[in-house]
Amino acid sequence: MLQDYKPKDIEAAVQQDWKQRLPFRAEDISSKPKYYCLSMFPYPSGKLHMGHVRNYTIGDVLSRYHSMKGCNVMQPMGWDAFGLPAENAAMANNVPPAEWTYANIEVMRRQLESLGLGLDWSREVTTCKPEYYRWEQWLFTRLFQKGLIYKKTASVNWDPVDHTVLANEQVIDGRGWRSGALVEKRDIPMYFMRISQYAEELLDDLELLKGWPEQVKTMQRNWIGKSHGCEVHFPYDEASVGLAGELKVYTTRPDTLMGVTYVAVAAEHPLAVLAAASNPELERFIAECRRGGMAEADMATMEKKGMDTGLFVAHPLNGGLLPVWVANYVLMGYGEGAVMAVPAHDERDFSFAKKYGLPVKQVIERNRMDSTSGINPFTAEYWQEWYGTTECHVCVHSGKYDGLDFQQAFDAIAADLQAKKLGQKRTQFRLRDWGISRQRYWGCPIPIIHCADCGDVPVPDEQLPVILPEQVTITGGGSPLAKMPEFYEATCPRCGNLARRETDTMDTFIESSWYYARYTSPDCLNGMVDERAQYWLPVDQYVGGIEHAILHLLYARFFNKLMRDVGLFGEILPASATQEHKTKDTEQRQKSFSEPFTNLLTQGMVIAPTFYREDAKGKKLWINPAEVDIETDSRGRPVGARLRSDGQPVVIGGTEKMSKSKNNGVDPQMIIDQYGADTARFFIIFAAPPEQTLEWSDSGVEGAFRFLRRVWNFACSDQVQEEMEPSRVIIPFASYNLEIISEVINANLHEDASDEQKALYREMHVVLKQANFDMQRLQFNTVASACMKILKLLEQQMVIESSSRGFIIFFGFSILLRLLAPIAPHITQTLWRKLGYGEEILSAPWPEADEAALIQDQVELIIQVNGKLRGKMRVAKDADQEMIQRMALEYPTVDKLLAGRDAKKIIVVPGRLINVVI
RNA sequence: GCCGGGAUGGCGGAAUUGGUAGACGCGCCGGACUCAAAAUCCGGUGCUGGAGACAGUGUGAGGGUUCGAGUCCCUCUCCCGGCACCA
Repeated sequence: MLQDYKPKDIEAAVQQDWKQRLPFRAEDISSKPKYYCLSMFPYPSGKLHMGHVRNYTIGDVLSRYHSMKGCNVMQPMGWDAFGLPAENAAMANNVPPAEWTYANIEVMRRQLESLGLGLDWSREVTTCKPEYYRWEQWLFTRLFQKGLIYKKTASVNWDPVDHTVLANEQVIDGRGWRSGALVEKRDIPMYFMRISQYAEELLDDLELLKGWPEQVKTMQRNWIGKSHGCEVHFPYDEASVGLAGELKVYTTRPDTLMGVTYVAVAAEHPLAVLAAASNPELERFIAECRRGGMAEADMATMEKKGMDTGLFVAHPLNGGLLPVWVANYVLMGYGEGAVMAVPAHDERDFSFAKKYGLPVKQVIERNRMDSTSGINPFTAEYWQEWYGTTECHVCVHSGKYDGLDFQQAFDAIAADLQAKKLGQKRTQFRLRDWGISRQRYWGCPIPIIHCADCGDVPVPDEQLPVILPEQVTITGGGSPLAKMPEFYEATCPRCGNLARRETDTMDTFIESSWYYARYTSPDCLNGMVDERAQYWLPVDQYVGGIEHAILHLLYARFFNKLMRDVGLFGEILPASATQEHKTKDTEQRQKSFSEPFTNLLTQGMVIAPTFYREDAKGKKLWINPAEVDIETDSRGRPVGARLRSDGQPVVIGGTEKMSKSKNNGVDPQMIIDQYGADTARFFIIFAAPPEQTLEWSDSGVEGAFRFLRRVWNFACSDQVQEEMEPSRVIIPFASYNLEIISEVINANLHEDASDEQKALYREMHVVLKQANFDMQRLQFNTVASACMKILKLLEQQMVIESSSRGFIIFFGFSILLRLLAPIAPHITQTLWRKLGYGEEILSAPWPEADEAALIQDQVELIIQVNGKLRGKMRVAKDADQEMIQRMALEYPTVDKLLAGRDAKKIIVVPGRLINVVI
């Protein structure tokens, strides 16, 4: 009797069963190979969004697939619970951040459970709990003692009205998001991690990451930005500066040193400050440079401005005087806070020089090897690409360096600088040390006590954790910790005098930099991790959004190395250890614990259109796409949009990643409620390959549901039930022995099956083989369509009468269920049991294509004339080339096109095509 | 601005190494079932011309390499992500 497909009922039942039997508990000891599959943990913002559904479904597909492949799988989940949104919510709703966060976690955990993810909840971590963050405080003190954390001043965005530090995100068009006040840069003391000390290793070890996408490695390489250049010292002109000294710059183009016409310094540079003391106009300009935010994107796009300081420095090689300018695009925190300017060969310097009438001096010319030389000779009128190249050029107007190419000039000038003690070659990284202090409340307290006598003293182990008080009121005017004597009053651990506890918290990137390790030993009370980390690490498969390609992934790689170097993964010799001290074991350990993530899948963003209206003040009010009707032209292109509730137009914004701030998120709960988790999972997998950006549209969700219902109806139909009945007895399915099953089926097919039936059976294995290939290359959308194809093939088998049909359906449907199981686990588990294949589909073996069924004796060849398709023919698989050529030439269409002429050339691609060139 | 990616029917996408462009699904059109509708099932569906066989054309734009290009090379346009305090 046909039963309706009721996802709600079957999903609840299956999830209840999992809750009791806990099939997703990972074993810390196992004879099976381990497979640690990790999806990036969510920030508990309130509800799951489509990006989460996509991320976690992909991770779950991989986990279940590997379970069926016989692995001991661990798939944990937790909460990246510290962060800015909790403070914003606290202000908006008058709830303490902790309360808001824990409430969100409860909601989101339930949502994750309803998705049917195979998670090991016994390993759950919540980063805002002291039992988690105490270990990053512990690591902080170790790194502080090793000198890997140090203090220096750095600029932040300061809101002069709210008296608070703003995140870059909170600065909109140079103004504070709440106060609307013009933001200023302000220098404050902060702690920094010496990631630059690991720059070389972070760069080199990218080579070890064979399982990472090339694009991510490229981005990291460029971010680290190793460059070879020269340090150049320009002696102060004592007449104008009034004191002796040197202006230091770094350049990657020492070959153009003879073309320097001025130097530019940052507003905070000592020379700028010196000059401003006696120049009010310059002082005003420097103050202007201090306005605005810190974001690099704004720096790079803003108008370049500068002002002459009236000071001079001397050229290190010819002694000529060069004016010193203050420029808003030179930043004190980057490099030396000063640059040498070569307007003729640097595009930015060129436009700056044109703007302020500074001289442009050409010092390189294209040489004769350059095929484009002779065209576009140098002129200071407008910029041309070749001015900036390092290839195919020679020095000119450079005295003794004339005629040298890039490398020769580089070496010669570096040598001369060195001889004069005014510079030398230097390798530099773009990567800057990581400022980790945040003037915020909702984060991990920095475990430092400031003592008037002893300085900055790390909190001793026995006083850890420094607990963040959870009952607070957030006002938006600075951290509440700084107003809580019960928090900041402390005694110095060294001298016992009254001292002040640090009230800054850590960057929330810290929590996400080591959580993958904590999952291995979530309940460890006496350390960050214990020996279980050595079993589970590194993570075999990491899955997360491409937006984390640089920062999060780089910080996590860095932390892994820090943890390795404080001995958390057992005794590991440093990379510098001499060969005789290295045994195979230590070398292996060095390698396996240097990188945290063996394979990385960077999931594409789920994006959606944005809609907004502006209020009287010009502030944008974002409207959810679900509340908007889009008007399209006859070709389906959007021409306008209206808010459904009032029928009035709204502005169509960009298509961006789903976010709370732009209110363009689509709530997956609606789909789960209406169609079930299996449909939601199947659809998001089917919609696009994992790595591709997914522009959300819910048309098609219903198609996913229809397919699952067809699977259900097929299995439950009387005809199929009857057909499968005898096979259950005859085929020794419980043994899952492919050879036996395939032998039984192939023998039956030989006996009485029609060609059509054989073709359908063969086709099923062709589809399965492709699906397995796609599974390995993580292209799950085509695995989903393979499931659809196999169902169709089985449906077609059902209309063919034969004695083999029962076997084919019984075996074929088991293939379909197993292939579909990682994507739609509830329906497949239910049917697996219902049809008597076994208890647990997760422990069934992964289906492999039957090679014997794939063999065919004829192949179809494509016939082309001049590369254009003109026909097809079937030939024996082992037909020889000559015969194929003859057949092609006799083919009517080809014969007609030849019109009696001879073919110029015939190309035969065996098994594929034949191309006749006329 | 810099770094990384993307663009294929009305829509989401497929095409493993250069070898049949558009698999699979959505939508749409036609048919079956039904008093009717929904649901379901069957068939069709890139565009242009043609009753049709078929022909031409077609993978963001322009150029190139090749017997053959969605795929490789060059130039450009638009879109997306990141840019160090959103996570």
